[in-house]
Amino acid sequence: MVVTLRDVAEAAGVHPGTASRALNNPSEVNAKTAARVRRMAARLGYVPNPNARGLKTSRSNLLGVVIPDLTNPLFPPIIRGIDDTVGERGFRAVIVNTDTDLGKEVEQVQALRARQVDGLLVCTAMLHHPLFQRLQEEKFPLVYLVRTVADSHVSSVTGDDASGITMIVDHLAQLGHRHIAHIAGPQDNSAGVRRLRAFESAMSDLGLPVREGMIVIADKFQEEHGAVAARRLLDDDHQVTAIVAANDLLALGTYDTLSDRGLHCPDDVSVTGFNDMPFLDKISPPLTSINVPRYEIGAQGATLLLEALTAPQTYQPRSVQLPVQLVVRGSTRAPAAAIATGNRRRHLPAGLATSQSV
Amino acid sequence: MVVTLRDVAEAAGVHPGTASRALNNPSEVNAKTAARVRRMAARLGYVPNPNARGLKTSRSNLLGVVIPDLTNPLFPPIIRGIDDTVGERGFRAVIVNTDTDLGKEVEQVQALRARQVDGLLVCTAMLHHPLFQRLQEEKFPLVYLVRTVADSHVSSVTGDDASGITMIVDHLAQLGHRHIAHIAGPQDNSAGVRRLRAFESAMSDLGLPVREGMIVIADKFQEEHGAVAARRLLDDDHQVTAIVAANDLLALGTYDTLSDRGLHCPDDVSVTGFNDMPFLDKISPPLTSINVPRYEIGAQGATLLLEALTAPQTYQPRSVQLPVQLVVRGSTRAPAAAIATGNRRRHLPAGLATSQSV
DNA sequence: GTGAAAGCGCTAACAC
DNA sequence: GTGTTAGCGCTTTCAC
Repeated sequence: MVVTLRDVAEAAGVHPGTASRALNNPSEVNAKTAARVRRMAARLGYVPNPNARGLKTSRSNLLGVVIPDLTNPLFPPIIRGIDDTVGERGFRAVIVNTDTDLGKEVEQVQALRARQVDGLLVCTAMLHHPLFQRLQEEKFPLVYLVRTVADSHVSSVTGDDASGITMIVDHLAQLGHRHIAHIAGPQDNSAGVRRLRAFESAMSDLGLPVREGMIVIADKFQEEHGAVAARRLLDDDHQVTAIVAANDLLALGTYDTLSDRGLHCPDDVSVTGFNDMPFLDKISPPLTSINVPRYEIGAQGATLLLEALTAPQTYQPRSVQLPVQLVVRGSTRAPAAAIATGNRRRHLPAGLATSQSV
Repeated sequence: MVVTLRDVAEAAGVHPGTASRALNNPSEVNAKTAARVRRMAARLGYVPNPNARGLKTSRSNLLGVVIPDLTNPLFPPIIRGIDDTVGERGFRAVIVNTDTDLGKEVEQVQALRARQVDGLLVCTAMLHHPLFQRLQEEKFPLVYLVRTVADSHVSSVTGDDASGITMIVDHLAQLGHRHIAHIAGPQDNSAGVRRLRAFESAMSDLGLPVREGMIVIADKFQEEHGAVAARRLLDDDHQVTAIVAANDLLALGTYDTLSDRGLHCPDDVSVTGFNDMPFLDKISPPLTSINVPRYEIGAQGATLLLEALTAPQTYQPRSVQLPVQLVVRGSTRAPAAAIATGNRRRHLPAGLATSQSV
């Protein structure tokens, strides 16, 4: 039904073994025969069967991509970066969603390994992560994306969380904010931790006080949890004039809480996000955020993994932190007090800043 | 290194062939031995090797998913629907992006077939589509999602475009709009065509006039093209009070044009979208749209394809149109004229409705 | 109901 | 440089 290597070999008048070499390691074969075989292969439209090859070589030219949830807008660009990069080199990415469920993760990774994936790109890393730690120990090719693990003997590609937060804090300070709070992400992963640490450093570098209660840790990087954290923050009033959320969804949750309380962003409180999700420029108010080069993270992570696979002798694991960019939009503004001294304060009509839902 | 069927057979004291049957066709095997084999398999953590199985059966348990671009928020939920559905049955989805480039599409589909994918879920269908038409003729298992082809001898799962548009038009008419325009999508695919036809029917059913120029066809389902179309619409003024865009992105483009012209939505013009993308509730004004059950489209499409694969004798191709839902938000309101007769007209301060970028 | 044997398409020693 | 051989892990006739 389909043309096999054997057919090519017959057509070229050689043994299948030779045909295989001609196609894969032409240097081990007489140039003329090699050429003949390749010509025949082309003419017959021969396409190697990856199943058979994989069965023999226990390699599949398949890479597994482990993400929490494809519908989180953070991931599609990363995956495009991966796909475009590996596609050129004959590899294919296979995506699995774990929904941040450890059991599911084990199951999915197992399924990927059953498929003989040659390596894994992991976006679900927690600081301590038994599953992937075990894989690392087995020397299974692995690259962490977006988040990394405590151990540094493995490659990772992330955005530069620290400078991102520093840029944000500097930006707010420059606007005149002094009472800046942080809604931190969960501290079981590198992004949450790094951003929190960077916040503390940046504040201290500027000589700004961070009083007890001005840092609240959200349970998850999700809107609802941002809303909860913001409530806690506002409950013990710290004259907060700006809130640095550890990611965009937490910031959106903060919006919700603000409008519940009749407060307006940015008039009463400035808010910032992190990641620069799509459509942030269209929401109300448009969210100031940190753009992380998601496509690039995918592309570079894929490149690293391919290097690990194709040149294992020379491969050196490394942690890449890609530069990020501050994107100033309408959610940050000088604090009311500062405005009073210089500018005039404009007030939005009530309700307009509200993040409406259906 | 990894536990194989042979190991299981040994542990259970049976022949590998028997073990295979015990696992795949338990009915052909003594209940007790079957149970024993299964117990051993579980204990040893046996995972079948799909490569080997595929080599024998010339099936890969891999399904190809052809989409234009993963970063379009329309697709991730569809893919989750597919993935969750096929994952339970031992299949895996492999995604390829075509960027609506026919050359790329051919290439990618070829690569998928080289990988022995058992079937294809296609989200890039155009009314006339030589590539997939050829596959259909070859009886290659194929299901169209979101869009379908002219030929009806193949399965497809789409949202109910016609009722969606009808609901929108009815909603606007009920608000008092009479001069309703349509920014149609490209007419090379079923979604664009069906929505346009439905618009015409709905208007005519209500006895509302559709004058020349009140329907503009956008070149692509993209924001910029929506903006262009909206400009053309407004250029020859038709006293339009409402614009039905064929999808959400076209509606967002319409927002852009309106604010460029100093017009406000919904005060001056109501705008509607289609698809109900994420975050539509957060933009300003929140966009009235049609929610299409994207996860379900993926899930049902996958189910159909699996049926085609596993029960080809009884499989009947069918076109499924899933019910959609009108989601009313802030972008639709009674027209100024209508309001004047009853309500008071509120005017937003200039610039607030503007879709700001960076 | 179960064992034996063959083979899916390919690659990688190993001979020659 | 090329042919031979064996076998990756599994399924599936065919005997018994």
